Amino acid sequence: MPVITPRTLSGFMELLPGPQQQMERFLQTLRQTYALYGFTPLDTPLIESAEILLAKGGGETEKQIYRFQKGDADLALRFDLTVPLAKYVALHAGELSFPFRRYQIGKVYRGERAQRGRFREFYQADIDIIGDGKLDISNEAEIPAVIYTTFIRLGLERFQIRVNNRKILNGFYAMMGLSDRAGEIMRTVDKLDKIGAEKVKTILVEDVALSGEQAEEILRFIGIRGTNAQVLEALESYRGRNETFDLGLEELHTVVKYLAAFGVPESHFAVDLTIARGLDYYTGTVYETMMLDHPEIGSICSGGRYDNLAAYYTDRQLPGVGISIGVTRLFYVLQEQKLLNGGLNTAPAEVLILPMTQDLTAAAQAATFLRGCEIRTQIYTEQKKFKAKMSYADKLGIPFVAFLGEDEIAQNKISLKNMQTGEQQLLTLTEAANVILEDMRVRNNGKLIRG
RNA sequence: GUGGGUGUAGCGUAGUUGGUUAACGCGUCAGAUUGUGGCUCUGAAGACCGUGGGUUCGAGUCCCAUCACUCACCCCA
Repeated sequence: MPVITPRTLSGFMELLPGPQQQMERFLQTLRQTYALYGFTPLDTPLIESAEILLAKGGGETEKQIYRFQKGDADLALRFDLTVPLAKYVALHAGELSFPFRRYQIGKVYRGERAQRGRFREFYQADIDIIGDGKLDISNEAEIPAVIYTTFIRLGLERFQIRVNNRKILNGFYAMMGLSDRAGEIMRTVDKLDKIGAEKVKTILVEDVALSGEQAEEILRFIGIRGTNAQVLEALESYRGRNETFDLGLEELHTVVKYLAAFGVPESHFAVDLTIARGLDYYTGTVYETMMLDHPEIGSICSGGRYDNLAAYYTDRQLPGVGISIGVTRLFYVLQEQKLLNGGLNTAPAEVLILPMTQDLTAAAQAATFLRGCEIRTQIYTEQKKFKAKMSYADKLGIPFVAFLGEDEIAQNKISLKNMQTGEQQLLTLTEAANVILEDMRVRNNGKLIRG
């Protein structure tokens, strides 16, 4: 009897029923919040032609993408949701209304080595706004506002959305005559928090081949700290030396202004000149969101403004701005830190009917009635000992058990037991439904995340 | 892709300088308790010690290889 050992590939998350319920609740909160801001749901294929997904070509994407042949077709699994969106919008531009606001929650695939909080298959939850020809700057403030509301609704409090602008960075590096090495510099500078200023300087001098003075100038620039107003004020001293920089500074001013109007408190967003991350297609505002108490896990949500993404698929100018929550990473970390609210009901049903008679007609009728009342109901149909039946309800955390034996059937009632209080009453189905519904109302108000 | 670490019941672990029936907790199952779960008590099942080879009278323990997992780097959600 040789059996294949069951296993799940590393970097692929698989949950037990309880946590999966929490995950579903998580995703539901995301969908509801995204919809609240006027985004429409979208789904696109997991597999696309490799040509589409690799249009941009080169770099990490090419190395990490899952690519395979099927017959003559050269196929690949999507690496993110933004590139498929660009294709979608280019393909259907004639049928869409702009600005096109869509949300998409789906799995994406990256063939890299898995690590804590880094998966090979994971959910991203994206929102993007695509304009036709132009896209107003205010959208760049609304996007992080959606994220703010989403996290608050999940129950998360200690997080910060960091905002920067690529034009400011590109303009700054142009001033210094370092445009050609800007990407490399930004990646290095991004490690500031992690490795410290000294090491950043060393890398800039030794690996990027900058002069000590240049490195210091860069560190001085990205070291600008303070309140958002203070940072913006400090940036004023660089104004007038580069057109792109000036444009970026204007944009940043506007974004900061509107963010406040969209209800994001100053405590939850910060202008931060070190962030530049995300894919290299960003051209303006960029975002990154950190959990303040867990900086070690990195960004849980990032995005930004991109102007040319659809250019590979159409001549039409379709600039966009979007952001993506790393759902799997965020969920995994919350679970690990025990921040998920374990008190929430993760049971598959509100009530378990335990038939005591051979014939299941009365049980089936009772279940049908309760389900008609929008009460999730399960019947325990197996011929097991009473104890085993009760223990089933207990283990799954089902809040109510309904006994249905000869006595109850004769009176056209059920014995409803509240598993938490142990209290048991003989009730008609209608009365029982009301008791359960009332209990559901009380229980379902908890937030997914505590603290 | 580069460099470390670890593989012992379903899960988490112990296993002394190599020495005979591989231990413990959780979980599972059964019973105390056949229309009432959690708690407690009693008992049971469950492991060719990742795989292959080597050293040795003798290997879970040492060596080599291999696979898997994992951490860090790279990059990123």
